[in-house]
Amino acid sequence: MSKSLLPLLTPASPVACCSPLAQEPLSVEQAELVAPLLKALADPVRLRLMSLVASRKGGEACVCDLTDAFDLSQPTISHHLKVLHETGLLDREKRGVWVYYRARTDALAELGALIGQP
Amino acid sequence: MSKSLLPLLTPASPVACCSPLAQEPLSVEQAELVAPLLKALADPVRLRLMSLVASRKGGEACVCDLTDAFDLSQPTISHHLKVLHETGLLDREKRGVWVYYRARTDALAELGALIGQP
DNA sequence: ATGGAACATCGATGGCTGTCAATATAGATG
DNA sequence: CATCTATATTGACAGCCATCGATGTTCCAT
Repeated sequence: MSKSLLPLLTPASPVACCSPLAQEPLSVEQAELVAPLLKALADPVRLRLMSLVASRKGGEACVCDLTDAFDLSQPTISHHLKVLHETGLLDREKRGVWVYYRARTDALAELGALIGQP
Repeated sequence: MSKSLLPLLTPASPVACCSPLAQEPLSVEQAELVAPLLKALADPVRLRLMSLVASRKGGEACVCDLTDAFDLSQPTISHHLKVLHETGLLDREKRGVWVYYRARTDALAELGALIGQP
């Protein structure tokens, strides 16, 4: 399996060719490292938030762009964004009054590759 | 995005070439369909269970093979296997006294592709 | 400075979930 | 039938989590 695991991608990681999940049993440490990332994504609102940010032209979106897409309070959206940010799936940058979030596509790619690739 | 989504894979689905997550915003329905699958995987024990089964030679394992790998009670392992089975990530087959679980690699592949592919 | 706008934090609450011990079921074996 | 073995189900409990309203913080404009 790739040694890096999302938080710190190695520049040229010796990526395995097939789903690491099926290649060899995941170690306890690996499982406890990956599970929180999946848990962060395992919510319909956060999934849509990630997708909204990632699919945005320019790859980033401010909170005001996101809040309108949901029938939820602003604190709730802020909470979900915090979860995604703290797990390393979203980058955050403050510009003036606005806060812009950017998807960590590298992290998503690594996660996706770990789950399964064709 | 692929129209099928795990439960019923279309034989020749017109798979999108790049991470659907970043391609266009996930719909509410899609998000609510995918999130439970991620939630099922978003637990260290279940992640290891999936990996143990998937990496097994022959692609299947009986419960007795799995229980030993954890410091958990048999009902707890049984519970986790049930969760994975009910979400469609594990197939189940009873043979005599033993129950064999088999990983749905097609489902894993679709999930992985949706999260992100290189 | 004063006010307002964008976003975050706090505290509370109802619901979900991982775990266990106890018990049930079902198949094999004597 | 009686018993043992493999697995599932049940009921209970503690801890986590999504959500909200209220409030705080930071920055811009007037």
